[in-house]
Amino acid sequence: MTNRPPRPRGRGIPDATVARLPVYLRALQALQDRETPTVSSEALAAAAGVNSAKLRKDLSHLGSYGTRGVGYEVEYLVYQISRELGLTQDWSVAIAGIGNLGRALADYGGFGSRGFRIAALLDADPAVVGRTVAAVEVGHIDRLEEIVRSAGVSIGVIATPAASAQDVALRFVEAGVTSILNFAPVVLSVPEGVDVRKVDLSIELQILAFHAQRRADGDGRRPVGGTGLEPV
Amino acid sequence: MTNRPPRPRGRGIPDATVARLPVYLRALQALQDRETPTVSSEALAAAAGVNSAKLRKDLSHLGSYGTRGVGYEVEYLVYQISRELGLTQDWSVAIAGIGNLGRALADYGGFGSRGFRIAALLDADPAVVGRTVAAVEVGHIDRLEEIVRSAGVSIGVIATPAASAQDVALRFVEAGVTSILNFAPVVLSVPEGVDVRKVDLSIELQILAFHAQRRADGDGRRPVGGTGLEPV
DNA sequence: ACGTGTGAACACATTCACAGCT
DNA sequence: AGCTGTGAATGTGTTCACACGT
Repeated sequence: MTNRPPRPRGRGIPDATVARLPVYLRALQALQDRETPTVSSEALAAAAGVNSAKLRKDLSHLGSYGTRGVGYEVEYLVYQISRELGLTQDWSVAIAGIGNLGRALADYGGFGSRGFRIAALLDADPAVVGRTVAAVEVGHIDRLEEIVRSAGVSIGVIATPAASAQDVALRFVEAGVTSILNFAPVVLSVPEGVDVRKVDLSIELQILAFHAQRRADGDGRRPVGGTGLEPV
Repeated sequence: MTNRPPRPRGRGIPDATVARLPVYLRALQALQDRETPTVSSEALAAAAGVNSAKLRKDLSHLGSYGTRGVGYEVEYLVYQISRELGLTQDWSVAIAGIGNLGRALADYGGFGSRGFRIAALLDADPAVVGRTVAAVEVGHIDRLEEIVRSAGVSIGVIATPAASAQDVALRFVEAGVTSILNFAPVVLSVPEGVDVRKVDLSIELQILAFHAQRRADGDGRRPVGGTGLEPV
């Protein structure tokens, strides 16, 4: 009773597919750089680390963009996936919290090969405000609403300490932001209609620890030798 | 044909559940700090941002740790989840790539409230090697195997540029690491039996962009006003 | 009376296997 | 002959709703 109602999946692309499209896109762009004109589902799937049936099913949700007996035209598929993901338009991003993490995000130029523009950086620390990071001047977080509005920000990234994250989230929403990427280790509460994604280092480590423990104990299985290299 | 065979789920905890246990754990630790002795599935679920049926089903996979009519004893549940996740033992972590991101990870002391220890930091840049970050001296990546082995590292974190990530991954594996957390935007190939998890900023942004675009165009739905605050 | 634990129903995702197009 | 696109089968995850223990 605490989360969003089951969205009626009206002719939409499955979430699991959406989550993989960026991976396919990146693999395709690598092929593009090597001037490969076409690619089979088998080859593209290998590059993306999935199996080919899944890849074909995923792509089939976008339309019928392959040619039987041949494969997919790389350039065309790049365009179709980009369009589907909304990367043919530009998205303005604001990052709140310019510590090491915020700086890493700001400097990470390869924002999925364009589509995203850093429009604002925000911090509360007077020692950081006024500095220039990745060619953008850091503004004071007190002016968040004003800065976010005037820069037309549509995606807010939260890289602040946990204690400030909820507050910053609500202020982003207040300023009209409806997409939030949260790196702070807290569960954010936001109004309906706001999309929040979470990235959490310590959760990932804990999941790894669980599997590592599994491998080590219990059923007597030891890490198997491994015959070759397999994408994961 | 390119990925791991379907693991026979022999009396194991579902992956989806494992991924949520750390969230429950964090919520429980917050309750512990406030000295709350017991909690209902309803209340804990709200704090974790899931619904209560899911929470109960998740916890039921660990055992029968609640009391009907009452709820769960916070302390006891913290212990059980910690044990299940393997956090009652210590895990040594090595971080390769001490740029802004690597530094952010190293400085992020709150590694899920203990359980993880930074045992080694590695970089290729002579300007960084020898420096001390988070009380650990940065070693040269050329000595990875040696350092990783002698420090007994069991989890490797890759925060290098994309170009070096695959190489570093194989050297981690070579040195006996079987759990890898990858922040570089590449699909890693590793031998069977090695567990890789990926965290990818630009993929998250692209997923947000997809949903933002959905909201904006097509079916005419505009971002709804939102009646109240709902965890996400 | 209350809240957990769970079977049954449902929803979503993956994989198989092959018909159909080039 | 080769490879896509997709129904059907299977596997996984979520939600419902209520029996059961305290």
